[in-house]
Amino acid sequence: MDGARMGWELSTAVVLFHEAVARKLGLSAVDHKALGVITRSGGLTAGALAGELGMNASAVTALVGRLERAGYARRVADPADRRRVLVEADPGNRPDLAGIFADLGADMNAFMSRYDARELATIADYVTRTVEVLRKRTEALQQSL
Amino acid sequence: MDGARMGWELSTAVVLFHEAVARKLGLSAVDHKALGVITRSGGLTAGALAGELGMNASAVTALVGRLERAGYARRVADPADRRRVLVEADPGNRPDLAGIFADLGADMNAFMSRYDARELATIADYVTRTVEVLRKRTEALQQSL
DNA sequence: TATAATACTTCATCAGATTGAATTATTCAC
DNA sequence: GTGAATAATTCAATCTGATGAAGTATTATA
Repeated sequence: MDGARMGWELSTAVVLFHEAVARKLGLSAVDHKALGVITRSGGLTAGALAGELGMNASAVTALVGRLERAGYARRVADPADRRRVLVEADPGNRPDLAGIFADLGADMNAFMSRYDARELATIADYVTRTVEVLRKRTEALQQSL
Repeated sequence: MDGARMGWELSTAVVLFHEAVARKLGLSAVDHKALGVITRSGGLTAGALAGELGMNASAVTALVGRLERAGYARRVADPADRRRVLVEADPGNRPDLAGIFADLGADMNAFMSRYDARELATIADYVTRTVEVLRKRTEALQQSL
């Protein structure tokens, strides 16, 4: 299997998994994606979230409302600028989400534990660089709209 | 960076890239995902596609119509059973799609070419197993709805 | 051959999310 | 301090895609 095909398979598998998780959590794919962005950022303003997702402010207000009502995120007033609202992930009271990733983590560990340190370093390097490339390409696509 | 965190970053990057591509192509994320499934399968019936995507038949009719009109897929009568419609990817007349993946491929090659055979084998093994796990977990999630 | 089952499509309807304009609260610039 | 700019929200209108029932064509069964 060549590299491109491999990447394609991985991408499709990730996307389908992502959507299955969303459905299980009772979220749309967009909302789940937004939750991913929020979690990764460790908290960001509503406006920044709008920028990341490419949607306008009122759509984000609605989106954050849905996530908040479902218990996946919360709004926190920004102490530095009180016009701003910080959106943070709120994983505390959602054992279902934790459960899904515990299952996935167990499966991943089952084969990851068989790699030696050298192999793990190679994998880490590959993943890190792949993420870099994907981010760069994503940004390029967004620019060119 | 631990394995779980790495996987999480990769997943988010893939999903955001996937959506950016969709937007660039003028497709919704769902339609783009469907196109991925169609391409990966190498052609499948409308019914099978409905099964893969978890939507009903009429939704798939509409979806395939959109992809067909946009030039990304085509319907082919199944010679074995003329009730059936085979849906195939139609990449021929869509240079935009090819262009995006050419750019991505170039970036990927830039660092992939620096791995030796042993490292490439490790990476291939990792990706293959990760895809297996993701597919298994996706199916498990779909079952448990 | 008549009947039932399958595969897809069509159509009307519905639910959901997105948009844009107007509104409120806060901060910045002069 | 006043006016302009910024950040988020609310609301009405709209758009998109999904659903379910009915319809058409084809194949399987008896």
